[in-house]
Order: sequence, then structure tokens, then C-alpha cells
Amino acid sequence: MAIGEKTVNGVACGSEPRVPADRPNDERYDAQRVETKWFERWQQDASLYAAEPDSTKKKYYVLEMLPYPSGALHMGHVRNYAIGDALARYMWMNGYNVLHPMGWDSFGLPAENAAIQNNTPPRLWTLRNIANMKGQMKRLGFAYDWAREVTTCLPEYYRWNQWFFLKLFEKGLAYRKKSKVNWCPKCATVLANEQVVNGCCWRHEDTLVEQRELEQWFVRTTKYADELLAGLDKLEGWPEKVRTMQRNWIGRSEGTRVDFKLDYAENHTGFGPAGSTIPVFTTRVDTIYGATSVQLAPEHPIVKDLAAANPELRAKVDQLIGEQRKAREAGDIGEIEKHGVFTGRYAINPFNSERVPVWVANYILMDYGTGAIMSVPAHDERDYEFAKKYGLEVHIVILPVSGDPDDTVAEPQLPFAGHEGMLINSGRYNTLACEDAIRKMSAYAEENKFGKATVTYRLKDWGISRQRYWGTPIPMLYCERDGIVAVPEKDLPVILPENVDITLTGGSPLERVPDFVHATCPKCGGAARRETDTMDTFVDSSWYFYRYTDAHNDRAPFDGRAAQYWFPIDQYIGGVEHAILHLIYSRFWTKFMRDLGMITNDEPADRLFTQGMVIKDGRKMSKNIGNVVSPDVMVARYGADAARLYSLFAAPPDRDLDWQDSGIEGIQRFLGRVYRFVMRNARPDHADWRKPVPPELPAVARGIQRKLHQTIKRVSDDFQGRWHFNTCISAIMELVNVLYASEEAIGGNEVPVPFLADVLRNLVLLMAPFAPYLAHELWEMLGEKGNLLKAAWPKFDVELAKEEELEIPVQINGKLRSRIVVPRDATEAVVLERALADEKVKAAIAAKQVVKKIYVPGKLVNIVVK
RNA sequence: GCCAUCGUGGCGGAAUUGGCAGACGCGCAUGGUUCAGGUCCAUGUACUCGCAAGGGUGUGGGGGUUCGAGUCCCUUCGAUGGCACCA
Repeated sequence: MAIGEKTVNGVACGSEPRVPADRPNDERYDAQRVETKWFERWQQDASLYAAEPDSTKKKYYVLEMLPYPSGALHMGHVRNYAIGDALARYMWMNGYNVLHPMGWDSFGLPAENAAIQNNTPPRLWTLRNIANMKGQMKRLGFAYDWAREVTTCLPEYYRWNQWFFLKLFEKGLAYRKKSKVNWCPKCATVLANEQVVNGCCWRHEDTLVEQRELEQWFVRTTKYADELLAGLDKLEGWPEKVRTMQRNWIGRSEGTRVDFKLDYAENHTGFGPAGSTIPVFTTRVDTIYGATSVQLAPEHPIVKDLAAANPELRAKVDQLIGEQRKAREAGDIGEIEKHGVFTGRYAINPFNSERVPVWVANYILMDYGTGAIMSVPAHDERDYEFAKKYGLEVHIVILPVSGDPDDTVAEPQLPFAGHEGMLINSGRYNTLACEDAIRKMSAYAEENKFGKATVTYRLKDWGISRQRYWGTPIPMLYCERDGIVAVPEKDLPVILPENVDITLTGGSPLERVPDFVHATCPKCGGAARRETDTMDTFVDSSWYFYRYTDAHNDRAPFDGRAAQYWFPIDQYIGGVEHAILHLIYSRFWTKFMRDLGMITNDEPADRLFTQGMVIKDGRKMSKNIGNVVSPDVMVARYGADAARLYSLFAAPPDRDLDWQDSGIEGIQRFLGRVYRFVMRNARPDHADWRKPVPPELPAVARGIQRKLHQTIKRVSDDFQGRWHFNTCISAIMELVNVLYASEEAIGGNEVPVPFLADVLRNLVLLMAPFAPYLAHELWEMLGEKGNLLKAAWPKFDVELAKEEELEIPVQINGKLRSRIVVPRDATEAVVLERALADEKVKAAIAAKQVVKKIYVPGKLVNIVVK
């Protein structure tokens, strides 16, 4: 059946009354019937949402974060995709060339867990889930270009992960090192720093992460630390919250490295190699004359050396290590009770040659800065607390200076950590201001080669090795003769084998697949062992959106020209939980690809929108709590339009949404009201149906017209600006309420048919981004033959939207006392005169004196009396 | 501890720039339609005094700026999220 063939759905057409006797007034909108009909039609046309580069049109790339195929969509997905789909449809209607793709982030642990539990191979389980969820998405009516579908667990995708890895390796951005890594015992694999939340695994909030010493592959994200940070300032289309979170995560800190020489005056063995130094990092080198000790992290290599020769010290250090680890795992390192132990050794402050004791303390972290600090009790809270506890000396070297010249410089209250100060007791730096001193002292340290102005980051390189099966094999070989050897590009992809025994006993499952492990060294032709770890799945999602631009390329990850046309993403939409993980990795990957010459954009997405969570009964929807609402059930009960519309209506999209079953029923009612109104009043066969709207309309029609144009303005403005779709929808509801109130007049002949047609068409167009099924059905009912998807978005006329008369509230001393009605172009004098003539106003100001009269044009009058 | 966001009816929420607080929806109440229930249609619904007309109060609390504050400023309490002995 062609679109438009069946037009009026049984409604009698012509000049007869539009409420036929044989049709009850209360017919329910049968969402299932209508949605099934359009679902089938849309299924038949695969090219409906296809996007191809077209230089004659402005492009718009709208992207929602791709889901993990866990089995079924949840309401969070529906909400995310309803937002993106509304935007995509709105942009189509505004004539843009829209790219709106979807894919599957389909590697990862749940597939392996499912494999263990139900004895289903991960691949089968995953592909089955994808099929189901794709069906759900289609049923929900989301307009994706499925020809560009990306499935990350398929070799045609993950081979490019491997290809990128080779490039990273080539450029020195992928490297292998042995280090302490985060280990989740439940996942039986390593986690990136970003995947550790409060000392626990991001997937298992109750499982403490352990530290293990392992040889791992790392990606040098820190190479771009500065650019990742600086770029945030330019990402004005990103929520400030996300930018702040990334700034915190990168944690750039400017300071100075200063090397304290170990004092060998009294010897020794086991205190590092002779002449060795302890580099410390400080942001306050200006306070260095006040340093009265050096504090080392318990895991500092020098401590290890020293402890090896001193069992007593060793026992104490072990205790400190234990305390620190415990506090870290509990996530309250910030509250750890400070403990320390004197090593018995001294170091030399290079600025004043003072000999200071070297301590080990449990609050010093090995993985930040240099793992050692200089302790300045007078000017640092922590150092002060520690010094008081252990009786270390306190040397004041900064005096606070206020802006007030009469305020003489006084003894500071300790500890004084402020920057507004002047140096004292600091040799040739005395009287300098702090900031000035920092610069001069850093320079001096560098000239004399015992230090340097340095920048330290909290951000660490990204550990990507995972001891799991269901992921991209890392394309590396280990040869006895040649060491670490990359798999040649021509041998990609390294295929992930099937039928692998998956257990969570530790170690990579792939280790137990001899066919996989045994390989040939491409350099010497000898036997080599294949890397059996797989990549973190965040590699997959770091660049997937580029693949959409050229999804079937088998010679490259994507064609640069395709990416050039579509990128950057105009609008990216997803949950805020990815603010750090995915969004920092993918920004890194974009910069890396740019430096490879593959793309020209510096950032992946111009604008980012983070939608709120879906909550029910005050808690996040979750299977564990048992408060999940199934999209399938909602679709079956109320229809896809209702589920989508409700998820947009119940709250502004950036806020959490409190799901209420009764709310979606209200939306169902609203859809029925729209349906019934259009059904009753559409007269596409009427002779005047397609005639132009007359310039002069009767009062009732004019009232409707005004409301219509106000509504178009409100909805359009919101799409352009703040995206409060909840108010867009309530605006449309108001319009429909006005139409209902005027229906009697419409039934009489007070509303000219061409105008009626105009109203109904515009109503349907306004609904189209939010409720596509109903809108398509009604569009057809109105006798429209063209595809609603690309029908022009309605334009509003500011003049037509204006009220002819204004109701102006009149306040007396700021309290509302009356209202007056004035013509919309009434002058201030006229308005004030009428306000003062108003009976209620007169009564209220009778015995008083008018002090002031304020008129805010078009808004209100305030009369001040005393 | 630091930073960010947010506190509005019985509930979800509206008020975009300092200008009518509570749009829209849910719920509830009343009436109509119906044999009845549901559906649908209409009306009402912040609190409070009052039969009513009409008055008073009201956006977490306190203070301030202003003719006028949910909105701006100070302060305080609470919720959520992020960072956290980060040297």
C-alpha cells in the first residue's frame, strides 16, 4: 500500500458534519494497529534514513552513545534515543543532511559471564542480544541508518582496533611495562584507573580492587594530557560539569621538582647508589627554606633499599604500606591517620644546604608526583599536623601580606598556606612575593641542575591489557630471539578463536588455546608466542563513531573524506556516567588519529548532551532493586509513541526522570485526543482543503491561529536552545486544549476550511519529532502524499503570534490588586491612565499618595503609594 | 575538606532576560455520557480565614539589594554528583 492511498480512515468527507453518527465520539486511539502498520511500511524501505555525503546540503551528525548488547533495552536507552531521534527528525524536517547511526559495543565481560552461566558461547549470546535489541529499536520507531551499523565484536571492526594498536606501537604510544595494576577479583582481570571507583570495581561496586604486579600494555594518553586539558576550554557545547570532571581527572598541577642529595657524611650501605638524590615535587618551592624534613612514600624504591638492610625499619614500613593500602581500598585515603617513621638518614636542602631528616609517611602516595615531598610545617596543613605529632621543627618563611598598607606584616597563625605573602628567612629571596619567588627559585634550581619547573598530572597512561577472552586480541608476538614483535599489518585481523574454555580462574583464557598461542615470528621465522591478553573494550568505543562514516571499508578504518564531511559530530547524546572514561579516551583517540593524518578535527564532538537517569520510587532503575520498567511492556500496553513521548515529557532531558506509570497513561490520553481531533475534523476531500489561508479570519479562527504560531515558536526555540522537550510537549497540549475548546465553532462554519487544514497539518508536523507513528498516520489522514520525515518544519509568524489585547496586572506596592485589558500597542500614558481609573485600584489608593508609577511594557504596572 | 548542580502544591514539573508563582500532566472532587464499570467530555483543585464577596500567607531557613525576588547578593540547612592528605 502506497503512502497516502488510504486517506481519511472512514470519515465522511465533504461538507457534511464531521462527527458521523456511526462513529462513537470516544473511539480509542488504537496504537497497536497504527504502529504495526507503519512499522511494517518502514521495514520495507531500508533507504528511509540513509545518509550520503551531499555538498549541496548542510550536514548534521547526531549521535547517541551505542549500547552494550546486554539482552534488552531499558528505559534509560529509550530516553537517550528518544532525545536523539527527536533531534534527528527535527533536523531532517529543517532540510539538513542528517547522519543518525547506531551500533553495538559488543565486546566485554557480561558475554563471558553468560557463557559460564548458561553454557552459551559469547559470540552467540551477543549476536542474539543484538538481534533482539535491534528489533526493539525498530519497534520503537527510531530512525537509524542501519546500513551503517557497527558491531565491535566482529572481525571487520576489531581488525581496525588491531591496526590502530600497531600504529600506536609504531609511534611509541603503546608500550609494555611491569607495574602495579588494579585487579578486580570478580572480573578476574586488570582495570584501568578510570575503572576504579572508590577503590572498587566500576562493575562490582562491592568488590575491592587489589593491586597486582603485572606486565601490561599501556597507551600513552599522558602525551596529550596538556592538549586534552586545554581543549576543554574550547568545548563550549559541552556541559560545564563534564568539563570540570575531566579537568579534575587530568589534574594538572604546576610546580617544581627539587633534588635533595642524600647525606653520606655518616656512610652507608643500602641507601641507594652513592650520590643518589631524592627528587621531590612541590607547588610551593617558595617555602623551601622552611623545609624541615623530607617525606617518602612507603613504597618509594629508596625506602625499599633501606628497609632491606634494617629489619626494624622494614617492619614499620610494612605497617605503613598496610595502612595506606587499607585506606585506599576503603576509599578514604583522605582520612587516614598520619603515621611516619624516621629512617635515621638525612638529606641536603640544595637551597640552603641544611641537613633535614628523611622520614617515611603513610600519607605520601608513590603514584603522584615523585613519591616524595619536602615537608614545610609552617606553611602546609598536613606537614604541620605531622610535625606537631612527631616533634619536627617549624620554620616560618612566609609572612602574610594583606592589601591594606596600614596592616603591618604580622606573625602568621600557623599553618599559613596562603599565597599572599612575603618571604623571610629565605636568604637572597627575602622580601620577594610568593609568586615571584616561585619563578625565580625554579629558574635557579634549573640553572644549577638540581631541579626544574615541572608539571605533574593525575592522569596516568591507559592500561589496556585485559586477561579476558571476549575482546580484541592484541596483535603482538613474543619471540625468543627478537623479543616483542608486532604482527605485520597484512596478517590482520588476528582472529579471536571460537570454542574457548572460559573460566574466571585467572590468567587469559586464550593462554589455553595452543593453536592461538603458537605463532611464527615474522622477523626470524622461528617460533613465537602470541599475546593472549585482549584489549579493554573502551578501545572499541574510542573511535566507533568514525567508522559510521564509512562502515564497510575493508582497506582502512574509514575513508578520510567521509570523516571530513561528517565530522565533528554536531550533537552527541549519552549518560553522564561516561563523562570521564569514554569521553576522555575518545578525545585522546581523535587527537592521535589527527596526528596520523587521518582526520582534521581536534575534537570528536562539537556539542555534548548528558541526559539524566531514569528513577523509579526514588531509586535508579535496576534489576537488583526490582524496579525496572520494561520498554517491551510499555510498547505493548501504550505503544512506542507513548513510551517515547512520556520519557521526554516527564522531566527536562538533562535531569533525572522519575518514572510514574500513571504519567504514561496521561500521555496515552493525549495521543488519543490528538488522534480523535484530527480524525473528526480532517476533510481532505473538501473543495477548499488545499486553498490558501485567507488573510482575514473570524475571531475564533484568529484565536486558534495565534495559539498555533505561539506553539510553533515555543517548540522551535527549544530545539534551537535549551532542549526542554517537556515544555515543548506541554505547549502542544495547550494547543490541543484550545482546539478542543473551539471544536463547536469548527463544527459550525466559523473556521474556514483552508485554515483548518493549515492548523491540522501544523499540529501533525509539530508532533512528528516526538511521536512519529501517530504523526505519520495523521499525515496520511490529512491526504498528504509526501514523506512526513522530510516535510518542512512549520514556520511561525511573529505578527500572527501576537496577542491583540494584553491583560496587564496592576500592582500596588508590589502586590497584585487588579488587572486591566489594553490594546497591545497602547502607550505608557494610556496604560497608566487606565490603571489609575480601575475601580479596585482606586479603592486601594484612595487615602494615599502616589509616589511612583512603573510600567513595564506589555508586562505589568506597579503603583507605589505611601 | 574542595568544586558543581539542585531544593517550588498530594506527585512529575512550569515560570528562557528581576515583572501575574504553580503552565502542562498525574492524582483527587463534582457533573455529563453509560444499565453499570471503563472510556470519553466539562468544571474545580497551593495553603489558610470566610456562607460569600473578599482578605492573609506562600518557592528549604535567616538576612540583604530593588518600586518589584522562585530568579540577584550574603549566610545557613539539606539532597545529588564529581574530586580528595594530589604535595
